[in-house]
Amino acid sequence: MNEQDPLLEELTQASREVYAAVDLVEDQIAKMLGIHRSDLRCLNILENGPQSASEIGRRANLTSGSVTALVDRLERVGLVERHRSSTDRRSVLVNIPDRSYPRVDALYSQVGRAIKESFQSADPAGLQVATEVLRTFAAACHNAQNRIEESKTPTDQ
Amino acid sequence: MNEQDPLLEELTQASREVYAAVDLVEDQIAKMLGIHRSDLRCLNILENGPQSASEIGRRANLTSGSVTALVDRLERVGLVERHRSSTDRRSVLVNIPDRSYPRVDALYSQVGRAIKESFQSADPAGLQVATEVLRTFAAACHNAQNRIEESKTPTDQ
DNA sequence: ATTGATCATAAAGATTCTTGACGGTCAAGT
DNA sequence: ACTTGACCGTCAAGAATCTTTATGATCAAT
Repeated sequence: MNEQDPLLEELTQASREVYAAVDLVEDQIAKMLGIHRSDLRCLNILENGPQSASEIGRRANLTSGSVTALVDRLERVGLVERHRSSTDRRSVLVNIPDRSYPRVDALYSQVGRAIKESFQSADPAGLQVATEVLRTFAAACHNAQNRIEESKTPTDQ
Repeated sequence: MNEQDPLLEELTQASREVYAAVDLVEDQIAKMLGIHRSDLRCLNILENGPQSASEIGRRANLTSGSVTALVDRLERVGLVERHRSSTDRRSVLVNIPDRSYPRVDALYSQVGRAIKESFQSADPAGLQVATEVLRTFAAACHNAQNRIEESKTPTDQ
């Protein structure tokens, strides 16, 4: 497993650095917002549009009980709203009201600014390449996540 | 704030996707190892060599009490070792013993494999570019983290 | 109308994190 | 040598989150 292309090894090493760095930044952002890590994850999910509580749980890897408490917290600080679904009266749709977006974006913009600065020396072509690399990387993460989910040899001690 | 270069906006958008994806993968990996998220963060930190408990706390954003409990957990499952420092008898050095590395690497290798697959179509030059992009990205995250740390306008509600 | 599944919620128990207090150790100054 | 102040790691108590389990409401299918 270590007789690999050294360039690929460099790449995986770099990806490890990304994991660690992202982990810490997200932690910091959550603290800035005064919310929990899972809450921030939920907000990230809701950026793609309103979601039902059960869907949030599926995507965030949380049980239904946790989601209820989580939405309670976010609702309490006014970051999200709860609405009953019109098509399924069991379901609850959670969304980020327009007035809350500035609060969320303000934090990510801090990181966004650092990103822009780091890449500002790149020419347009370089920016497009970087964007594509990051998208490919994110897709690979999702890929790996699904694979791990399936293999499910829990703990495996 | 939205009158930006559209290419830069694309980049920040892609980075948001990376945050979300990494967050979920790390969560999954931690669950696979049967450890907590913070424990995995600690392991990531210890990959750079043995660290004192206080240093772990600083880097992981944890209080000293949390670090004690955290190292207890990791030690209990045999992933790390505690040794007293020879230069400062107050200090405790924590390290990953050689025999534990396979356990940690095995999990990241799952992700690593997905990464390699996603980028395997790239030529050598492309791989180097991707590696550099990821490293720049990680650096930008650290950068942003430090900046947020300083600005410290907590919660800011 | 009935059955079984799904949805969101609530309560109880387990686990983690923070806070504050403690004893041991170090370094600097007297 | 001794004292002072700071740092280090640990411990115990309290707050907060997550999971599990149980419950009522709603849906879809028979």
